[in-house]
Amino acid sequence: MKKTFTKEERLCSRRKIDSLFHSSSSFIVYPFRVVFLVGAIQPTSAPVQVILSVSKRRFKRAHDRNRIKRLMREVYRLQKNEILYEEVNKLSLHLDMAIQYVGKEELSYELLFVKMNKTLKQLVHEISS
RNA sequence: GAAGCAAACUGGUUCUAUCGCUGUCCUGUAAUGGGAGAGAGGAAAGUCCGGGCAACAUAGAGCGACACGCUUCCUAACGGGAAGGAUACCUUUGGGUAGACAGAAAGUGCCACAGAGAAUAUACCGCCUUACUUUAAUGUAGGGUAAGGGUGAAAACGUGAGGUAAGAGCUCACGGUCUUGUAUGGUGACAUACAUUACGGUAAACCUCGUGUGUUGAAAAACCAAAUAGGUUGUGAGAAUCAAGGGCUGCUCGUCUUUUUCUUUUCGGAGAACUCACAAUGGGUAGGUUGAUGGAGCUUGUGCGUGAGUGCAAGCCUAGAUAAAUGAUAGAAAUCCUUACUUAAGGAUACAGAACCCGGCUUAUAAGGUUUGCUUCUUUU
Repeated sequence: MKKTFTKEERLCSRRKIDSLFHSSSSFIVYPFRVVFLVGAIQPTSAPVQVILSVSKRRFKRAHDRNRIKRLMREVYRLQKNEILYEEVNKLSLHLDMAIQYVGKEELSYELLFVKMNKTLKQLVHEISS
C-alpha cells in the first residue's frame, strides 16, 4: 500500500470537527495529544480522517508552526498504514481524530518518529478495547 | 596599505536520490491510473498611511470630531517620493546631517529649582531723593530708579553717546531679530535693497487659520443549490354510509335529512378557517462556483527629464491554498569560522511563511559585496 496523505484522509468538515471535540475520548503520549471518535464504517470516505494541529499559543511564529506540522505529517504518513489502517479495516470502523502538538519546543525528526510509533500503537490498543 | 568598530546601500546558497503535498495541461481504463510542467518573500511581517474593488448610506448648509501643515514637481492616490528654500547643528569651508518646518503681532493658560522679581514687571543689596530724630554720621518712615550686584534655561533687544537728582528706547547713532509695504531676481518657497512697525519663551498647552475626510471591509459581495422541515400565494378536493350530527319520540328501534366546520343569506350563492394534493414563489443550513490572481504587471532597448518619473517599441505570463499545498529524509557542493598545520576534523548558513490585489512607510535580517566615518598600526615623501 502506498504511503499517501491525500485530502480524503484529512478532516475538513467543520461539523465533524465540532462533534469530534465535543464528544470524544483522548490520551497523551508526550509530545502528542490524541483526540479520537470511533464510528461506523463509511464507504465513501477514507477509514481514518485526521487533523494535525500546533497551538498558536505555544509557537508564535508561523514558520515554526509550519515546520512542526510538516514533521508531524511526515511521521504520521510513513507509519499509519502498517499500524493503524490494518486494525481499523479489520474491525471495520471509521475513525475521526486530531493529533495536537503539546510540546514546548521543536524536537528532532528521529525522536518524533519514535513517539508517533508509540502513539499509534496506543491508539490501536484504545480502539480495539 | 592593513586591521578593527559603526552606519547606509546591496544581498537573500546550489545540486542529486527516495518518499510525499496543491493546482494546471496531455493521456488511458470497466475501475484504480500514467506522463509533462509549475508551486513563498525582500520584507510574504507590523496592519501604520493611500488607492482599486464591493455593499450600504447620501437634498443643502453649519457645528463638532479626526488627520495633515515651507515651495515646485512626480503619482491613480498618499501622511510616500524627487528637486529646491529657510532654520538648527557639525565642518577639512568643498560640503554634510536633522525634522509635526502655518500662527506667540487674536485671546486664555503655563514657565520647576534658584532668585527681590518669571510678565497690567519686580525694589533684596545698591543708587538718588523727601520727612523725622540728631551737631553730624547712623537710624526710622515714604517716594523715585532696572545703570550695577547676585539667581536662573530665560531678567524686558545689544553697544556707545546724549539726557537725568539718580536712571530708563526717554532721545539719537550703529547693529540684531521681526511685521507690513515697495522695487528687483526667481514658476514658487524665498533672496537682496529701501522705508516702516514691534521687541521673553512655550502651539508635542488650550486655541486660531488653511486643506481634507460618508460608513464598513474579501468573515465585503454575487450566483448555484440536493435531501428534509417550515413560510407565502394560487388552483383543486373534502374520510368514515357497518359513521357522525340534526328532526320526528319520554326512551329504544325505525325512518327522514345533511355530509369538513363556522358566519351570513329565502334560495342560488358568498366569505373566513382547517386538512390534503399539485404548482409557483421567497428565505435559511451543509456544500459548491465566482470574487481570486493579466496587473496603476515584469524584462530589455530607446527618447525626454537634474531627479522622482514618464513616452514609445519588442518580448514574457510568473503561486493561488481554504482546518489552509509549496515538504521530509539522506548525501554532495559552495561560502565563512575554529582547531590542527597542508588537507583533514568540527561547526555555522540569518530574518522569517502568501490568504482579494496594488503603491508606500516602519520594523527584523547570517555570510559575502560596495560606500562613508572613526580608531590603531605600517610604508613612502
